[in-house]
Amino acid sequence: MAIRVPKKPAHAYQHGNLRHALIQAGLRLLSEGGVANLSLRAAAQLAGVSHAAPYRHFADKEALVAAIAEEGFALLTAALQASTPPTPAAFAKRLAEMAVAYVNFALAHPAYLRVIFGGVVDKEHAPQSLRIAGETAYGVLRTLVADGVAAGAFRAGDVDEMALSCWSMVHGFGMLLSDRALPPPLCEAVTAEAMTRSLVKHLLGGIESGAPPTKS
Amino acid sequence: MAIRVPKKPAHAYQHGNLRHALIQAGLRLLSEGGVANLSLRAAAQLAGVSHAAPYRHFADKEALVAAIAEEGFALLTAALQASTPPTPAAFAKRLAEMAVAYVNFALAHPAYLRVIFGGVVDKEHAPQSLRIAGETAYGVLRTLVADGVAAGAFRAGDVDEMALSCWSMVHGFGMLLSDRALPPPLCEAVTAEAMTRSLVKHLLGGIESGAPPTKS
DNA sequence: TGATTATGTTTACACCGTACACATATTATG
DNA sequence: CATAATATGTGTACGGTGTAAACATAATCA
Repeated sequence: MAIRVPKKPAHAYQHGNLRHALIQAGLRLLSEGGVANLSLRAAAQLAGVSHAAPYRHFADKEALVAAIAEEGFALLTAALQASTPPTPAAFAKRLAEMAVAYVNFALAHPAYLRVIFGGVVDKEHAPQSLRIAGETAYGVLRTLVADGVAAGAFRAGDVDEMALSCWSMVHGFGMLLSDRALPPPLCEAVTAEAMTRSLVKHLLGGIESGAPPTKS
Repeated sequence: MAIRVPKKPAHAYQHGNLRHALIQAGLRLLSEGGVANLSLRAAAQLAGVSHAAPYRHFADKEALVAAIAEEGFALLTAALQASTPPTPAAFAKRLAEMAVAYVNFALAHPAYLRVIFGGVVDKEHAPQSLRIAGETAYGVLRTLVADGVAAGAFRAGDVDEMALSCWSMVHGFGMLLSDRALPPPLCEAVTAEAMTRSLVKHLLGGIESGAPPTKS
């Protein structure tokens, strides 16, 4: 099949969507050897083209990285969205599940995390699509928090402040985990999921004395 | 002076502590052009030596980066320690001040942050001194939390869980800030310090409905 | 003083990002 | 259909990078 598809701009005419092949190759390099292992030339070789071919699809290396990061954001968004069980549960539980999903994503795809948040791509000068992808991922959490506030499950207040509290905490924990930068008493004392639930519990109930005891 | 100091092992005999000069040069490169701008050869040139000279002091590039990261940890530790005012204040306030100090450090020294937490150095196989430096920085916060728990200011519970909650949140916020990865409604709506205080307030008082209203 | 060690230089190699000129396949246009 | 324009890929080239090996020299030690 597909012998006669000259009208499809999605996969180009010679190689057959080299752009996508380069993103895939970049991902593989990234997963295998970390950020240091990602190079345009190696990606080109994996895709079976010359080392200069990528420049027909990406302005420079950073553009490739940005494309990979964008894909990573999409995956993260999907993971966060899938975390909410079909039967709508209590908001506190939904928040915990979403946090676990974030941390699990960080552990399952450390290469994506590095590319997205590792400072490889200059988010200020990056293509707008990447920024939008990031905002979309954040929007999933923000919506949950906003709904929780509207439903009275979360305290009234600035939604973005609350959402950012949760985002920062889970993001920080995920980064520390994927960097293996956790201080030793926490390294493997418990599973990442259990620790994530503890963190969320502390954020929900507060750590200051006088706050009501956490339920579960 | 210092014509006759053949007994000091701290600064070597030919160049005069090239190791330190290389760290300084690396820092400058890092501050000026980000991680991508840091190279052994450029550092050697800044130090006025040949491009192979660094290998007498660092096994490879990662060793230089690790040394820089270690210095960064020391600076961070000092900043955190200095955040506690000489007159011991309430634990909640001290925690907030420490969080602000962390975020200010992230904003003032983004290059250090990148090197320490940006995945440039493989913390698993890094020299032990780097790990100790990291644990020392974390220990400053942990001590504060432990003291707060002992004094009854913070809720009784696992100290490390609580400390990690705060560390993760502040670390995540600092990383997002220094990456300029904050979602747009938060980008510059308020100052980083004000937002940091809000985050800490949420962690202290909890965001779940039913928690007591935050005091301030 | 002579040997050893610490430190730095030179040379060399493979790899990298990227620019440029060129070739070719597709598409558009007369 | 013929041909021009465009999209895509190749080859070559240049400077920069990490790092290894051989060599040179300065400091220290026996």
